[in-house]
Order: sequence, then C-alpha cells, then structure tokens
Amino acid sequence: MTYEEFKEKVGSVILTGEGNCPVTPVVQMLQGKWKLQILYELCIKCPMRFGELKKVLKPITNTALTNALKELEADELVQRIQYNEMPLRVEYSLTEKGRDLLPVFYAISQWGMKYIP
Amino acid sequence: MTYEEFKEKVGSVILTGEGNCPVTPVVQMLQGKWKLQILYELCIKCPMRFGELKKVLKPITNTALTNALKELEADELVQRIQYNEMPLRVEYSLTEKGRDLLPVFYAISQWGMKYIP
DNA sequence: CCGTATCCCGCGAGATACTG
DNA sequence: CAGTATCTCGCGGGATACGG
Repeated sequence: MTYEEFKEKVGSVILTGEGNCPVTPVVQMLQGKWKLQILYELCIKCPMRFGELKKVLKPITNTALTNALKELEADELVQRIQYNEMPLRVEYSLTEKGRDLLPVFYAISQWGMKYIP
Repeated sequence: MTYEEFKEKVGSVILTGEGNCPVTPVVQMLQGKWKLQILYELCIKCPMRFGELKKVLKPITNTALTNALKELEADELVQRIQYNEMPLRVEYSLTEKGRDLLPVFYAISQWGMKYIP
C-alpha cells in the first residue's frame, strides 16, 4: 500500500499531519509492558481467571497485572465479571471492541513474519 | 475476523501462547513517546530534515528527537543521510521496512474510526 | 483466590547550555 | 543546522507483605 492509497481509503479528515497522527492514541492505549500480552492471551482463551492470566504471563506481579487489567477495563477492551462464590472467582474476557483489534494484530503479525527473523 | 481465522491465516507456528505474543516485539519497537508520530510524519512527507521534524512535532526536545531517530535507524525503519554542505543538511526517510508498516497503520486507523469519537 | 497497600528503583523524557 | 552533554524529575513497574 502506498500512502496515497492509505489516504484515499482512510479519508483525509484524520490525516491532517502536524502531529495529529491518528495511530498514536490507539497505540497509547496499548502501551505498557503487559497490555498486549494480556489481550493476546485473551484472544487465545476467553474468558480467563486472574490466576490463570498470572500463571501464563509468568514473571508478572500482582500489582502490574491488576493495573493493566484496570486500564484495559477502563478503555473497554476487557470486561471483568466477579462471581461471589467461595473461593472468589473473577473472569476477564474481551469485549467486542477488544476483539476488533484482531485485524490490527493480524497486520502486525504479517509485518513481523516478513521482517523478524 | 475470528481468532480461528486469524490463526489459520498467520499460521500456528508463532501462536504458541504462553507469553509468546507475536505482536509484542513489534509494538516494543514502536514504543516511546515520539516514534510513531515520526514515522507518521515521514509517511506524509519523505524525506524530512531534522529541523523540519522538530517543527512539526512541536514540543519535542532535541534530545528526544535525536534518541528516537537513532533507535528507529537501529531498527532499520528510518534511514539517515548526511550532506556535508554548509550549513549542514541531514535528511531522514523511511526504509522499505518502515513503509511496510502502512498496512498496520491502516488497520489501526480503521479501528480508531470505529471506536474513537 | 483475588486482589490492595507500601516502598523502592531505574529509565525515559524534559530543560538548558554548549559545539562541529 | 544538527545535533551533544548534563542534570533533573516523575512515573511505570518490581518486591513484599497484608486484607476481604
């Protein structure tokens, strides 16, 4: 794809240049050491429990996982459901908004397969 | 796109789960406050001079711009060419590897248009 | 089991001044 | 013009211990 094709497809409205990169806010939302890996694991298996995520993202700490999940929830990419059983059970799943990131992941993966050895 | 379609298209090799998210290393490469905006500006106009980039990314400092450009160059997303004139002229341009990120930007923009008000 | 509450530390980024 | 050289500061994330 050339930039001209890109511009034509996306529309010029959000392509004003001068620092108004339309991509930046989205990537900001995905920034942080763990967010992408969490979303990725939730793509593979959904829903997942807190402890399950913690196990799969092995060196992650409680604090980091909690914070990342909270931010993802605030951005409506992930949904938290708490079941008041004993012992407590909490499940995290992707929202539609979160699942719609799959084409983005796909594009990135394609690029990675071409350029990452 | 469902995850099953995703898996089929990308191939299961890199989809091992257990923390091996294929997307993460790519986004790591794009991380930093300014890298994406630099790439984006270079999509719009290429090549650009140091001072030109600095003007367009207004509140950026010399240090930040220099560091970001160095890292982008190390990752072979951007090429630096120096002309030993007086006064000095340096031009930055996207490499093919960098230009090939456009489909990624496109996917992200599509998502953004759907979900960012 | 699923977190919160602290404390701590390093690193990315800002500010400012200076150079080939 | 296109950077480099320092210094500083804030905050994201790690470690550990405790609470509902």
